[in-house]
Amino acid sequence: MKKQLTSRDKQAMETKRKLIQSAHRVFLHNGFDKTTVSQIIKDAGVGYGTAYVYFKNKHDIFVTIMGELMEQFFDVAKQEFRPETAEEAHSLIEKQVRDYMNLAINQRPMLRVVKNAIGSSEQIGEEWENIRHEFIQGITADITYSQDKNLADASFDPIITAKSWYYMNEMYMWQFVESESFELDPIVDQLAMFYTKALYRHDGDG
Amino acid sequence: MKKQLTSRDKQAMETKRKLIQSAHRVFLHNGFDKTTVSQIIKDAGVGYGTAYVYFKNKHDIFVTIMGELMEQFFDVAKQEFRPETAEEAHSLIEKQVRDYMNLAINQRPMLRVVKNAIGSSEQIGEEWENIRHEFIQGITADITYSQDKNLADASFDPIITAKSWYYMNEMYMWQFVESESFELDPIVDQLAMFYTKALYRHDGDG
DNA sequence: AATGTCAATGATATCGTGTCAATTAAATTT
DNA sequence: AAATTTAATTGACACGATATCATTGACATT
Repeated sequence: MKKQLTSRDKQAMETKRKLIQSAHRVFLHNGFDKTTVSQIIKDAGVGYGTAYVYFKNKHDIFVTIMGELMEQFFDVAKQEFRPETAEEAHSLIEKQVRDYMNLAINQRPMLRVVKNAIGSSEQIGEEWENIRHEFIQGITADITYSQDKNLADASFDPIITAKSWYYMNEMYMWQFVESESFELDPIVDQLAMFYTKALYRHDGDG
Repeated sequence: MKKQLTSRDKQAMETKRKLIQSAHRVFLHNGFDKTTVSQIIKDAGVGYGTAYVYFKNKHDIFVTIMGELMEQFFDVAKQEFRPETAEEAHSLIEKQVRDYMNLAINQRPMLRVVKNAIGSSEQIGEEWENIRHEFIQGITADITYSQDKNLADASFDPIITAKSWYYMNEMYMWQFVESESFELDPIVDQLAMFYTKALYRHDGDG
């Protein structure tokens, strides 16, 4: 039972760290498809075979790098949602949409690589599916909560509706990632309005 | 000014036709990534270089094959929308959603290849963007029409709303393409309800 | 019949991947 | 501290795929 880090262990950790750091840099610079293992190991200053000691292949390297990004998305997905009124629900929903979009805008360069990578790799596609699943699950719970409190129309199926809502958000998110020329505020506003107008009860209506 | 098809011209057309037909078969069987030019030319019974006489590369071959599929989507996108009441709007919308999803289900094998290809190729991604654009433009016109007729809430921005609505449809479409285990009817029903409940005026409300 | 044209070809150069036997240095044992 | 074991590192290599291009030969034109 060894707990001590031998200098060999440190060396290995250091090598892996260098690879990850270089991979991050190279992926960001070249995108997923155009990045080669040779570029990464050259940047890291290690031998070609070394990359395959620590990672199964290029996809595996990228999935490792995606981890940090996923954490940030999960944080947004886990936001608490306990409104007492439809108006309160509306503002919480708007906040979550805004947070999601802002995260995407902040992480734009990496998300561009992710977009490129999702189509190219089963494994990376699955990782993204996890983010989706997390959001959809959260939204489903929120809808159920709102229906139980009689804030939302009970004729909506929570899962189907959660997916619909999440999907339109994700697609807009990709739009923000791809182009810098879209204005955030009106879109957040319209998205939240669309959703709450469909789902939530309105006293006066309008 | 030659109009006559020489036997050489016929030969060339025949060769191209064989390549397209074989490419269709091979892509369908192997997916986009796993298909190689060698497989296609072998199936077509022509020499390797011949593929590059008629097409720039593998992507170019695939784009050619996508054409037929795109036609069918454009037909659905161009459906007429002239409702006089909110109820009529609802049923027209439901019909278009159903047609879109049914087309996807009928074209499932090819759409699976398309999905795989979109991520791998700039060019193919752009082709798909054309389909999107066509639908979004049609929906935008429909929303404007409904707002002018005072059937739909005028506070919705037609373009933003059209995108939102199209995006959720497309994402569900991919879900139908990927998995055979989803039921069409409840999803079509819920999607149409979501959309019309948000956008259209309801007398009694529910 | 002679000449020109062009579809067809496959050998070739190039590039990227993943493997593995050999190397080297650290850790452990004697 | 010498010998032995262990494991991190390496780059040459085999493989597979792409795109090109000089050559070929069948067909068209004169």
